[in-house]
Formats: sequence, C-alpha cells, structure tokens
Amino acid sequence: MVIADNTKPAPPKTRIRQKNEKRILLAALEVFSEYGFRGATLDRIAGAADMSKPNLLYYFKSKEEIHVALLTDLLDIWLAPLREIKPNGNPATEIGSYIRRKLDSSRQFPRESRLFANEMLAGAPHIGDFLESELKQLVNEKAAIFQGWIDEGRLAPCDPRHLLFAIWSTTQHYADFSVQVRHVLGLQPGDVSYYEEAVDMLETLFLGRLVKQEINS
Amino acid sequence: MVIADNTKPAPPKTRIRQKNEKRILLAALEVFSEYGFRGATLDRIAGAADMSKPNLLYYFKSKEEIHVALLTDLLDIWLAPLREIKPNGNPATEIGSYIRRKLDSSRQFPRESRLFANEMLAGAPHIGDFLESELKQLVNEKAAIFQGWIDEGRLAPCDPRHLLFAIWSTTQHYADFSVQVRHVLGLQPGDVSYYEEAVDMLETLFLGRLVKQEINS
DNA sequence: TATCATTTTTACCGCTTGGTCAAATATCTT
DNA sequence: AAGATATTTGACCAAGCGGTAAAAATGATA
Repeated sequence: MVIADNTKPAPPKTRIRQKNEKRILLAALEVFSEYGFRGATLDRIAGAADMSKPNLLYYFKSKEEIHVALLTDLLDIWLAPLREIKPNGNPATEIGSYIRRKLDSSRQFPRESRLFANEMLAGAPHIGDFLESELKQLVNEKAAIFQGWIDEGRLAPCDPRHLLFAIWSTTQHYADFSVQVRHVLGLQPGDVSYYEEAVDMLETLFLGRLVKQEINS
Repeated sequence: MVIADNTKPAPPKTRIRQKNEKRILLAALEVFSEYGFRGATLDRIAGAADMSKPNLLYYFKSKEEIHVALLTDLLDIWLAPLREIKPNGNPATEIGSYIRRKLDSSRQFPRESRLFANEMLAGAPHIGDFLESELKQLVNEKAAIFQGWIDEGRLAPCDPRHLLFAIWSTTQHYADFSVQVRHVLGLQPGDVSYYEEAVDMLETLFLGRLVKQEINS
C-alpha cells in the first residue's frame, strides 16, 4: 500500500542523487550502529561517506531525517523473517527455519541489527509506536499459531511471546555482541565461521533436548 | 589481593565525598546506560545528580574516569553468576540455577546490563582486554565443565561456548530490550511481572523439551 | 571563634556540534 | 554554446561540549 504523501514534493531522483543518498545511508548506518543516535556526529558520517557536511545536508535536511530513513528500512528487514512463519507447517520445521532466517539476517545485516539494538537501549524514542502497534499485533498473530500447537500438544506449554523473545535474543546476539563472540571464540573481524556451530547449538536448544533426564539418587 | 597503587595519593574519603561519589556514579549509570559513552554528556550526568558540572569534576577528573569506575564495578556483577557454576552438580541443576542467577541479575541491575550492552555495541573499546583475557579464560574453564558432561553423555553434544552465549542473550534480553518486552507484553515501566513466565520459558527451553517429536508422514 | 581543609559556585576557554547561506561549479537540456 | 538546473564548496554561526581557574562558601578542628 502506497500512501500519498502530502509533504513537500520530493526532489526528482537523478542518478547522482540516488548514488549519493545510498552512500550517505551506508555511512550513517555504520556510524549510528556503533554509537547510537546521540553519539553519532554528522562530521563522522560525512567523513565515512567521503563527502563534505554541507553536501550531506543537501541530501538530507537533518541528522534525524537520516536516522528515520535508516530505521524505516530496518523495520522491514527486522520483521521479514517473522512474517514468514506459517500456521500450516509443523512446529519443528517452522521454528527451525525461523531461527535460520533470523541467524542469516544477523549475518547479512549486522549493522542494521546493532542500529535496532541501540534504539532499544535508548528506550526506543523513535520507534516506540512501531513496537506497540505493528510489532505487538504481528507478535500476537504469530503467538496464536504457537498457542494452537500448544493446544494440540505439539509444543510444550509456555508463553509463545517469551519463546519469540528467546529466538530473537539468541540469534541477534551474534550481530549485536559480535565483539564478545569474536573475543571468546578467538575469531578475526569478519570471520563468520561461528555460523554452523551457532545453528547446531540453537537447533539442539529449540528443537532437540539439551539436558538428558537423570534419575536422582 | 590488593595492589599498591603508586598513582596520586587518593584524597581522604570524607562523608560528603562518599555520598557525592555515589550520587554521581548512580546518575552516570543512568545516562551512560541509555546513550552510551559518546552519547552521554557531563551536563546531563551533573543534572541527573542534581549537581553543577564543575562540582562533579571535582570528584572525578574526567568523563572517562567516571565511565571506567562504572565498568569496573560492572564486570564483577557480570561475572559473578558465571563464577558460581560448579563441576560437582548435575547439568540440570547447575544450568538451571545459572539461568536464574542471570535473570535475577537482569532484574536487579538492568542499567548495568545496558551499560555493558552499549559497550559491546560500540565495539568494546574500553574492555576489549577484559574480554580476551579474563572472560575468555573463565569461559574456557566453565566450558570444560560442560564438555565433561557431554563426554559423560549427560548433555547433548554442542559447543559449550555457544550454550553460554544462548544463556547470556536470553537472560540479558529482559534488561537490554526491556522497552520491547514491555511494549509487546503491554507492561508498565518498572513492572517485572514477566519474571515468572520468563523463568518458566527458559527452563522449558534449556532443561526440558520444547518441541514434541512427531512421526512424519 | 579563629584557622584550616574541603566543597561549591561563577565565570570562562577552546573545540565540536548540528545546521545555514551564498557563491562557485558541474551537469543536463535545448 | 547558452541557459537552466543540480550539485558542491567554504565561510560562518549559535549552542553544546569537556574541562579549567579562582574565588566564595561551607565544614571540621582546636
């Protein structure tokens, strides 16, 4: 659905404009995701985009406008894996592939994930509305699917929303806390060889049985 | 072990000094945990401590000194639950109580958790050393315990370090992403009634069996 | 109460910040 | 090539930044 925007008529997208807006957003993503909104500076973003600050402000009217543009793109990326969960499949398949999609997303869009994390840590000042409307609704929708499986005895009784929290946190951890992961595992920056181990671990955790049952003495 | 510090002789801790240092650290924790190091300002911290900026700088020589003081306290809090894992117990008990300790910590020290998260997101510029020495060593030590259980067949084969990642992320999520949790669950700020559900979920996840086995057609 | 050390305030500094403006330059169209 | 348009630049500004210096106020001590 395209909403007719009755704001200022958007300037025509020339070749140069398209290229430079992309460059700016990429640079801003890098800086915002590392330092958060307040910690990021236009000078730094302009520097990362290899562009003068007034030139940058020719394409985006303010720091906030850049941030909003990034967050807007981000929300689609963030929601996409969740939207794909279908009620038809069986729990193991659906949850398993959701985990893989989220893990893929962490690997492919680590900076977007950190941007999102920064926004959460700051108390979601820009996307609070999104959280309590769009996200909440989608979560309830998908939670209903899980609840159906629970009622059918195919899933252990639990609050599906907390199950979603667990999937989000474990998968996003590899993007948001990548420094920690790298240091503990002894990996170089950019090395994503943790991926297979992570998939194995999370499948064992969510789909298998981690701890064997023991008969206590 | 107390190390003799050959730095400037520390000023005597008067009543007033003790009280004000505490006030400053508390205010700084609030501000740093919300905006990160770069996004936090001395004016804001001074304001939150209800104190003039020069007065604040009378107690701490620089913004960095306050940050370091906070991070130092933080690391003890962060490591404490991990240190308690003992090789004697059985997997379910040890992992279960570790989860509960971490979840308690998230509930009791949410700002410390967010401070830590902010430092990670920024690439751990101040505690990188800690990560690749003290933390890495402790993780390896505890991972060896888990590995022992795996070898004995009491724990599913997996990389214990990734198991630790999963525990960290799921428990810290309730502090770091509390805005999201609150919005999705429809809770008021400060409402920690999610706690029991979270414990249940995580125990089912880590100690029980989430998904029932099904015979595929 | 006089003396001294501690604490607080006022005024300020140099630098960085987000952002503006007009002029200069490059690009597109005819 | 000329004119219109889109882009880039350099000079600038007010506010905010981390931090300093010195005086003023407060507290402890004798």
